[in-house]
Amino acid sequence: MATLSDVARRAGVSPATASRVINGSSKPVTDELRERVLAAVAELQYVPNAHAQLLARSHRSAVGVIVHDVSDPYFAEITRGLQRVATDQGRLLMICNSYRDPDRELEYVELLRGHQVAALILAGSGYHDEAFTRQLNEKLAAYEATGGRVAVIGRHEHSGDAVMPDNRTGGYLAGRELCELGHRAIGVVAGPRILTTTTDRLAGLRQALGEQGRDLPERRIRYAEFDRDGGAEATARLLDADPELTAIVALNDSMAIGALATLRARSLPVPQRVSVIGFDDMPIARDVTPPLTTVRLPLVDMGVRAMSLVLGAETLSPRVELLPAELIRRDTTGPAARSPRPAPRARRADTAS
Amino acid sequence: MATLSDVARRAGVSPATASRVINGSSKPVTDELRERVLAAVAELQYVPNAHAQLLARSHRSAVGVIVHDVSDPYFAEITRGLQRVATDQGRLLMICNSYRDPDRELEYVELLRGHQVAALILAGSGYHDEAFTRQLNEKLAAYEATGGRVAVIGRHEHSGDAVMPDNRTGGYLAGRELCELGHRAIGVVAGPRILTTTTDRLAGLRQALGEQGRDLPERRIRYAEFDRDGGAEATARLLDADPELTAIVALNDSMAIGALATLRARSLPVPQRVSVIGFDDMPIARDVTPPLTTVRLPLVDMGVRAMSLVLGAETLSPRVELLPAELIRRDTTGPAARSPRPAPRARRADTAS
DNA sequence: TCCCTGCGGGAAAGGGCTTTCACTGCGGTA
DNA sequence: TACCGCAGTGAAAGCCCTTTCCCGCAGGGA
Repeated sequence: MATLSDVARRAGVSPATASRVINGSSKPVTDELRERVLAAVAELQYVPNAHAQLLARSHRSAVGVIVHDVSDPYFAEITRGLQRVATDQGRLLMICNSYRDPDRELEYVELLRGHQVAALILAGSGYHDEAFTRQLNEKLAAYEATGGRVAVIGRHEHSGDAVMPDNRTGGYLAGRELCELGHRAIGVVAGPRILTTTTDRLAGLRQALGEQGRDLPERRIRYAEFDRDGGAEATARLLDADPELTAIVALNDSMAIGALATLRARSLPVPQRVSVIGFDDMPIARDVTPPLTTVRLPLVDMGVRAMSLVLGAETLSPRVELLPAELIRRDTTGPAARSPRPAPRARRADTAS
Repeated sequence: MATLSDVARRAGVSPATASRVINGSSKPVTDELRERVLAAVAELQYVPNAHAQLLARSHRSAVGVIVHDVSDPYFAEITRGLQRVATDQGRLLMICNSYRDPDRELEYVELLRGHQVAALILAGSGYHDEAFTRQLNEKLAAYEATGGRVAVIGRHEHSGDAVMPDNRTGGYLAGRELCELGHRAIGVVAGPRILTTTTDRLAGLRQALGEQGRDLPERRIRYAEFDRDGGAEATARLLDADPELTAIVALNDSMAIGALATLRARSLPVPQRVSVIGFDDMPIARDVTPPLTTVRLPLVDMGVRAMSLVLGAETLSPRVELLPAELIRRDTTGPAARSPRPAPRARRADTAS
């Protein structure tokens, strides 16, 4: 690889001058030298060594991002928001996938710190895991102590800046909607129980049912991976245990799509026999059949705000922005098929008639 | 940020010794010193400056990847394959989105070269653009001249190692299937015509029709963005121009989903009235309704192979791996509603009866 | 004419790390 | 006893840039 000295030598100037030309320094350089340098750069196909540059200027510019998985639409949307602001400010993003592995998250914090990022953004649910949370906070604190900025999206652990989708209210909206449609036998297809996102959404759901004087028994909840296959499998288990279910809440849209697949496989019409409601409103939600009723989160906006927090002026007190959830009614929800209000024996009578 | 010298000072050793302990060098260090160093590292929360390290060891390790858009499932799958091999070998991946902007692709080649990546992988269709192709090849050649390895996925331009999905045969399979089902009026929802992927797939389709003694007139093709909305819009234009269409080939699955949306909006039942066939077989294809008939490409495998090529031993002659396309029959295709073989007037008689 | 100013350019000092090389003791061989 | 070799450590030379500092020189004011 050609180096700056190579360029300088070829152009017959000092490395200092070559550097000034290449970086458009404010120091003036005569046109003649400038051209000689530029010519040398072109001939040698010179590209500055980024590491040497970053070492020489102690200018931290890049921003580190840790998400669970960029190819998951939830994070793809958030990342789009992050990217937008970063690009506007000429910042490079380093994106890392933790695949929901806490240890990998810890490793990536170190890695990004080592890469001298100006800021760090952690997106995605936190974990119910004391030890991990403490460790993570220590690392983040150490990073912040050296002037790094940190913001989290959708997780509580961190004591600094945060962008929080209102998961609880989202869960509440889903629950209330189903209650108003007359559903009693509601099953929940949930993500891993170790994730705070799962428990937050469940809490909202519980609250909605509670207001109707009902509870959400554990047997009506199945925990699985937060993806399509997890949703399909959890729905199957739910249905096996309780075939009378008239509604299913999936704690994210991927799982909802899995639920829809299982229902289709079992020939249970949606929404006539079973209603389904998702969470997140990812783009594909409009395109499944029937189009998915879901709780919308302003994903792109979450990314925009987190990046703005982290690149904006530092404030004394940490800022927490709570972004609202919104129910999007589409076609996977409808009135409960038949009210299971009458006690089970009554229903048996029904069936007999 | 604490530096290595800080650690060394605190541990009462030289930076050299500290470095040896931290990197597990082969040079032996007494246990006592080792422990002192480790303790200092922990106390100072020391993380090595990655740029300084990369500068000091001339060891190139990271691999650069340029894709059109990681959040597009097509590239998400390929990336998964790339990632798998890279992780196995302890390599870091730097992933850049070009968003199908040739200039940005050029820039990223430079950027990644500047970051001293050991290899470069370009995934995604090439462009019908002589000037760009030449420029890109120059840059890649310059990079290879300094010991860099390059592989491309799904593009012809580059003269070196390549992994090529068999787009042409894929198009052929789609065309033949539709012919065998008796379709005559076939419309094509195509990606941007500047992309070689678009023209390759079209060429295969043409060949299949050609074998039936038919051609594919331009008026039966609509070019649009390679995404859901592009597909929806192109389908609408196609249908407006030619309401008699009995089949639509979408040149990727995202566009097919858009096509399905438009057909649903117009109450044209799939596949009874119109058959639809997609391309790529991305995961969501099974979950739309009806499940999408499509041409499968081994996306993950493409990633695996490209990364293996680039990290494996260098060979004299460039290797090109052609990966097969396969037709996956699902439920969006069926026999043509009524054979348009009889001339239009005959059909009008039909309708009258 | 002399001095000061300011412009254009180069020398050199880092930036944080790895690694070679040289040095000090030590046990072991002739 | 004299010497060789080696384990364990530190000094210092890079890696490739950026940027400060300084120098020479030409032009303008006194």
